Amino acid sequence: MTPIKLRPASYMVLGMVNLGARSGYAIKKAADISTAAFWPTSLAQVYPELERLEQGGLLVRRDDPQGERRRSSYELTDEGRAALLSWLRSSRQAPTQLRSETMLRLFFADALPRPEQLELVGRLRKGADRRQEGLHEGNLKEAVGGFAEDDIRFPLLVRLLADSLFAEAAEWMAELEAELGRAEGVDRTTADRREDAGRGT
Amino acid sequence: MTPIKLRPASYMVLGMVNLGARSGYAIKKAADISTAAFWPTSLAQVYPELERLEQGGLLVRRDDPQGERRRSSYELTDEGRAALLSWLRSSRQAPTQLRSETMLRLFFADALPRPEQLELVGRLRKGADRRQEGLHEGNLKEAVGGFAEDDIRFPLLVRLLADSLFAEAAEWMAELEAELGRAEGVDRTTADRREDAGRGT
DNA sequence: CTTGGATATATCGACTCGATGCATCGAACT
DNA sequence: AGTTCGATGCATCGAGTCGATATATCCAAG
Repeated sequence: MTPIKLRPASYMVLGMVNLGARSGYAIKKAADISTAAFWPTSLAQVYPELERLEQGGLLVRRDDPQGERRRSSYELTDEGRAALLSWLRSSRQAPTQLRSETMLRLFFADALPRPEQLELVGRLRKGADRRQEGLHEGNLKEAVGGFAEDDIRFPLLVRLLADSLFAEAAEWMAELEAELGRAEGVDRTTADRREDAGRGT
Repeated sequence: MTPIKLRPASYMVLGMVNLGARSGYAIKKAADISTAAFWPTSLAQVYPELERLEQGGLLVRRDDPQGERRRSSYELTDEGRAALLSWLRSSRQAPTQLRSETMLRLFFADALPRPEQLELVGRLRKGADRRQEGLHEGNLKEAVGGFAEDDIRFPLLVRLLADSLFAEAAEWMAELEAELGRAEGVDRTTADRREDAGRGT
């Protein structure tokens, strides 16, 4: 019952337990196929967090061994549920952050000679396309157990949002590639003209 | 000249030095107004990284005090430039990662009663709009010193990409808000009809 | 002539991640 | 029946990262 500080990771654990994930392992598994794209999680976070939340009285733990293998099964307390709702209702706006080596490379692309810039953009675009394909793996319903269809509208919606963001990035890259290709063509023509200038025509 | 392992953060430093940022402070400042949105950087990274890169022979340091205040001024060696180019030319694709408490909240929004879901989406949308406005501060050219306009095409392009991603997110949220609003209306109508069913018409 | 913000470097504690270790379970294969 | 292999389940280490802060000088504004 010690009062504890709740971080976003705490709410992710509370939320997953609320969705029906009982064990630390199940939480991590559910996160990997659902929130990983916008909220990565590691086991080294989940287990200590579960302990903290139990100490804070937001979760109750009970032993739930599978045969010889011990297992802890967690459920929300009333306080836990209240904390989750309070977080959802709060108006705080933590800044969304991105970490993209792809964009970093693009940012410094001026260091390359022009023709290679085009190649780089092409490679990055292909990567963006491939990312999108890999996005639709796993099924949250199977991972966290049965609940009414109506109660998981938002996970599906958020997946659509993530999709549309990656799609936007891929599309943007494709447009850039096309534009640079055209510009290169123009440049080459200009260069040709310059070369030609000496010899007439 | 000890061979060192180069991480993405190393290339970010090399790239910034290449663009003309001489001191650690200048690198951090340039990063804050340019790469921060997709590659956040802290001073606690920059200074050790500069030392590492100098030890590896990719940078040369010289004392460049301003009056009484000491300052280190860095420049790329040939190896440094080669390493930067080699990174840009490489085909490796480090996965882009996102960390968004906003999307996490949206993901768990089913825990709220329906009317409050709509409120949450509204709050998050307003946050997305505000984020976009704050994106255009600072001027890279002033931060890293003079160079030809043609040599900084990509920083501007990447800013456009970041803009379009945030815009896409904001637009998506706005659409969702509108749709949920309509659905709420429809649900109420449906409920009314059900209530009406018993009393004929 | 003092106050405060920018320049410049450095470091601490707290937090986080990927990797790995350990152990059990169950299904599939031999 | 025995074996292998991947999934389940928990735990921890080292390496890396971040925000905050400390120190000190510079300069412009008041």
